[in-house]
Amino acid sequence: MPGTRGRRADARRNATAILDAAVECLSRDPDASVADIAQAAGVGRVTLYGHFASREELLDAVFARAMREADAALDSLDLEGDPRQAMVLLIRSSWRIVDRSRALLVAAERGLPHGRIRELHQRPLHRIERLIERGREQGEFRTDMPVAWLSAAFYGVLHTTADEITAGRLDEADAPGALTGILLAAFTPPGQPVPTAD
Amino acid sequence: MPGTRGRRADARRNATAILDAAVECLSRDPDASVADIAQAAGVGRVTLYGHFASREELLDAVFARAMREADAALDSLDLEGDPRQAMVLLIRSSWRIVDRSRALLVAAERGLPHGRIRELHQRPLHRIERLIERGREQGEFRTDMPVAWLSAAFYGVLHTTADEITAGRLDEADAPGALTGILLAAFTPPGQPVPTAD
DNA sequence: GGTAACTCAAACAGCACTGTTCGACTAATG
DNA sequence: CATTAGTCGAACAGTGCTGTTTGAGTTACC
Repeated sequence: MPGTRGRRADARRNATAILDAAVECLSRDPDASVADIAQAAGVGRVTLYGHFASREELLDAVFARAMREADAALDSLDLEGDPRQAMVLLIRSSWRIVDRSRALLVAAERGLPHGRIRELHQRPLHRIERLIERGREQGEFRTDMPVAWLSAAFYGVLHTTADEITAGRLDEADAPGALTGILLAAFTPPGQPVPTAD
Repeated sequence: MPGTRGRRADARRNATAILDAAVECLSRDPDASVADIAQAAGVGRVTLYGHFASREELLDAVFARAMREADAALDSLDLEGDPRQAMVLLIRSSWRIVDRSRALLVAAERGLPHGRIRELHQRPLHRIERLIERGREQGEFRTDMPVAWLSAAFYGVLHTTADEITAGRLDEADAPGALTGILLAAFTPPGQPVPTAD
């Protein structure tokens, strides 16, 4: 029943209501039960199972949708200019998204095979990889370590920062500046001066 | 019964056997049951409950011991020289420890309140904070962002890197060089050149 | 060698959850 | 307005844990 094709209007409405409720519940408690989610969606548990065959399938759908939305938001960015400028742009948009859906990621990590999570991260990861490669060709980013790892580190810092904000140890307002500062420095080739904030 | 004081030799032996088995089981499966752990320790489940009142208490003991050992290992380092050199030293020792006990952290995150995990991280965190502060005073590290967040980012990158190694996407041999390169760059004050590897 | 500390298997109670089945009911659709 | 897709609550079966009890058996220790 997952296809949006030719289904009744209320069914489609319920399906998205369930996804929305799942986001809310799982963000509050990564171990939220199917019953919790169904109730929050204003729907019977049986109905939920009519839409998603298992808890795992629901989790997958929730997380996949979140990643799809995130990727779509990033897609509207123009990252073709100066690589450093582009990275600032990417950070400014990304950190908020990561921050908002951080709790969801925790839920996904508990209930989804880690390979699947990796798979769903593929597109955003690929985006930063391309940017890094372009920056390297122009001599603006360092070339002495693997691109894949640099990308991982990029998102690692983003996630860590989101955690710090959630924990109340970092002010939201300081996040973008701190992130761009540290990440631009991290990517600067050895010998070149660390860029100053402007 | 957790006190090591005046207990019978076999009791103490069993207690550590349980902790050792727990490390092994939880590293393999973060959701390993108490029964699994008892069996791996060659001990009845009842005996385990004689030593640790609940699964959570066991988890706490396991994780606390791991952190205590990690901190002790770091304690033997001389971090009083040049801050940059000291950081290289700290990274070289830390990344392996983080890499080895990464799986354990996952288990802890599922079964322990996150405040407790934070608490048990306090000492290593404090160590890097002190180092950063000292490097700042000497003008070698950047002063334009909060120390607490810089420390968090430091460990964030370490953890991310450990994940990449576990996933087989980064060669162990490349880790120390990559880590020191990126972290030294990240901490370099704006305007100063990024240090070259030597 | 006696005693107290410790261990053990088996069995039990309890819980919380997942996923299914039923039959009755309700509302979108054409 | 009839048909069919969808919904609902209640109840059930099944699972896999956690934590406890019991009573008999070992083993360290003085």
